[in-house]
Amino acid sequence: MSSPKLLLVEDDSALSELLEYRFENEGYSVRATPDGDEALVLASEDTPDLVILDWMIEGVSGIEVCRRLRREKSTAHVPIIMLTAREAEDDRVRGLETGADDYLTKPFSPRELLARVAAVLRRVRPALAGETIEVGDLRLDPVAHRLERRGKELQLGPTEYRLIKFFMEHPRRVFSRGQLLDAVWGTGSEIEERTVDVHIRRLRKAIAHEKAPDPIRTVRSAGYALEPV
Amino acid sequence: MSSPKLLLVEDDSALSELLEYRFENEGYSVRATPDGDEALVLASEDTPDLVILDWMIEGVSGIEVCRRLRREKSTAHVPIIMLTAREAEDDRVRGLETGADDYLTKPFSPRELLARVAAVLRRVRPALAGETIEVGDLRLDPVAHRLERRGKELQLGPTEYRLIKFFMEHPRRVFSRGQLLDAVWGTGSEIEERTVDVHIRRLRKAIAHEKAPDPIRTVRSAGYALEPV
DNA sequence: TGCGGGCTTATGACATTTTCATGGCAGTTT
DNA sequence: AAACTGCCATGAAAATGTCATAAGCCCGCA
Repeated sequence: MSSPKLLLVEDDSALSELLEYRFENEGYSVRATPDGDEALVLASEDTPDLVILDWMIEGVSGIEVCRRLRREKSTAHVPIIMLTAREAEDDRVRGLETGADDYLTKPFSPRELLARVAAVLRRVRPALAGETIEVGDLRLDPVAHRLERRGKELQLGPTEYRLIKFFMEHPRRVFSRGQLLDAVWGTGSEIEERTVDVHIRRLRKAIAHEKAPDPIRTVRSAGYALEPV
Repeated sequence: MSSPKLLLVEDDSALSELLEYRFENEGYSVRATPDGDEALVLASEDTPDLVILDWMIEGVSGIEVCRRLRREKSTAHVPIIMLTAREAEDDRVRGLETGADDYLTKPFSPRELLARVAAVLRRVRPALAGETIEVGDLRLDPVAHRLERRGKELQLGPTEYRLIKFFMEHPRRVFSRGQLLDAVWGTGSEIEERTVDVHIRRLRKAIAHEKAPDPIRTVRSAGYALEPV
């Protein structure tokens, strides 16, 4: 499924519930907690696609949560939108320095937050925001769950789909089999690394096109990468 | 044409009349009252599609109206747009927390409110904002509650109708069984996900047409989508 | 330059597991 | 009574994870 996973850290329960409701209505998958420590646990258990973080929360402070998220390898690149009180100019600055991607000052309308979230996701991972991505002659429409090459639709299984989607989100970059397992199969999957080879083969077969070259590059003793065209 | 039902709660009679006039001109069906208690009665008698609520009204306060609307089952999901005075930052916060969907600060132009209303309705119930929807060779008339394919009317049950309507409001898009349950059966319904399959089958059967292909696409391990033609 | 060994990847086959379509059925609602 | 709903059992189809084996690549050495 293509619903982006949000982690909402907000200790005002009324606001939290409202936002949870709104976001789920918009097709996001939301987990919420008022507690900083718990947020860190949740984030490490199942890496969210984006974190919405209230600055003033119980337990660990917002800034500390932010910092720790950045420190953990699995969450280091997860975008963070922080919510601040109007006066706390100071926090805002520190927040951005600490690595928040955007901030919103209370009070804000849910629609405003929705827009920011969509914008950040679009910037960081276009496919999550429902935008089609193109890499070389491949075009992927995440909303329709379709992949086509030179106008012709390709037929692939679920795993191959997730795999090519991941590659298309990070073109040219080489991923080890371990990284691919984490990203595509999910962290902690106990699967033979060699199995990745098999799926790469299946993917290659699925996207093979009469004259077009194979866009998947094998990097010996390192992994695989997707090359444009 | 379908006319969305608005409930306007505003005690400035000049403004109220102006808005009523404008909205009716735009094809909405409007009921207005300056009084909070009466608003609640009206809302429960005939559930509106959207409520426009002034924060500073006589009788029960705006925030209380908002809260009670949310508490009543029949009005719990009706979107609310609230109108606030410029300075009342505080109210705004509480309003959003209480469950308003959007707010507008006085003074505002009627056109601005019209735009917000249209946007909210489009988000919540696309069919309300529109006339008939066409997707491929299917044509749905939400007012008449009818679906036809290639000119021939189709006969379907209530659930199948809601299902195809939802699909037609979002053509091509893949929905997971969970999303379909939320959208068609209502959030929180405790229904077996596999039951969706059954209704998909019934829907397919109902819209089957001699030579026309099946417009419902099964996306393995993801869900279903409606494809034009 | 040519060759062979050692290591890495590609491929085809296969047993298992998932996932889906379908028909039937009993309980409700209209 | 007729229509509708939700769920289960069943069978079929698709997808998945592993192996064994073939093929390819890199490197040192003659």
